Amino acid sequence: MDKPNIKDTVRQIFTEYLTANGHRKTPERYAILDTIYSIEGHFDIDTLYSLMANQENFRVSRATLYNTIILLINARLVIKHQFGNSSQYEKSYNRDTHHHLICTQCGKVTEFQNEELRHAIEHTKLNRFNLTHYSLYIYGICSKCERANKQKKKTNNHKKQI
Amino acid sequence: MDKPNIKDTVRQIFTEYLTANGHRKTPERYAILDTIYSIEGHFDIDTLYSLMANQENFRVSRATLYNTIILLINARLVIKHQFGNSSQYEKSYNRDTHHHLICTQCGKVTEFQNEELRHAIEHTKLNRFNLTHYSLYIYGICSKCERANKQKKKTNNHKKQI
DNA sequence: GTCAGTGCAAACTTTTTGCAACTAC
DNA sequence: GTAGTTGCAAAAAGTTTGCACTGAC
Repeated sequence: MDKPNIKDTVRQIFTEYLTANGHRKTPERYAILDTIYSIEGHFDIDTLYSLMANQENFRVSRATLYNTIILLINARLVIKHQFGNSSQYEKSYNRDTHHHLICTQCGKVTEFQNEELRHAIEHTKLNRFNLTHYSLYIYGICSKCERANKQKKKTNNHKKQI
Repeated sequence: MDKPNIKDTVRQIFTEYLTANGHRKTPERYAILDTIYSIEGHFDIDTLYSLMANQENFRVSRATLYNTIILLINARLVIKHQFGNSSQYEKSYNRDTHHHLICTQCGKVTEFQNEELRHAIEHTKLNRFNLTHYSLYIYGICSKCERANKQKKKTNNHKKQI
């Protein structure tokens, strides 16, 4: 399940980042990094907090999570997204670039990959702007909701739904 | 400055939407729509609230702004973005599709257009997903910050900045 | 030993909700 | 007349901040 070599690599990258920027190498920071790199897909601060609270050895405060995640973003090890109400994060090292489909009805987020699209975006000529990364969010109706809607329309023709 | 025909058109679209969904056509709703369509670029709820508070004739509550803006999004007259802390909105009728450059340092958001990119995204084949709209956020360092950073590095080599 | 980093709780900001008053229909 | 809307204020949710204590250096 785990890929220990990736965890080691990101620890090393993080160490280099911390050293280069004069930050301390605290056990909390590494515990957070490790936990994040065990999560598949997106997570928010609260989920991360619960995950770490359950580990007996490392309970960290939310304040530390917020602080550390900023460092991880700057170290390019984590990406921040903002769909829905709370900010969502995901690990970014060694992940293939991917895009997001977001259902405007049920809120479900799906990832997909598309090399042509990635290439088109990354090679867009930008005036006076130094691209580091990007997020593409495609909104629409997922197949499940589409089907549900058709069902509803058959029986009931005038109810709204937001 | 204003294009009255656009405001009329969106009022009509909104009216149709309200009728179709059994919502009431309140003066507040039209006042909000009008105000939004006088704003160039992005705005957040607070800005909109202040704008409308200054108009003597139509002061609406924040709750109504939140309610109405959901209707406008559903009516496809407004788009919601989530950069920075608070949600940002913008009118969407009759606007050219555009993409966003976001400076990760100063937070400045710039729009740009690129037909090839638009075409590539809109014509991506999506499995079981019915695209309605999308947002592309490109992150990086704007030229102003880039220059500022170079200046700083010359004098001071070890300060962090988040 | 020092000061960055941590935990905790309080503060703050943004958004949602409950309820009485209002008004579009 | 009645039910959808509004405004207000309270509450909730997410994030930031202040401060005393701790531990990495």
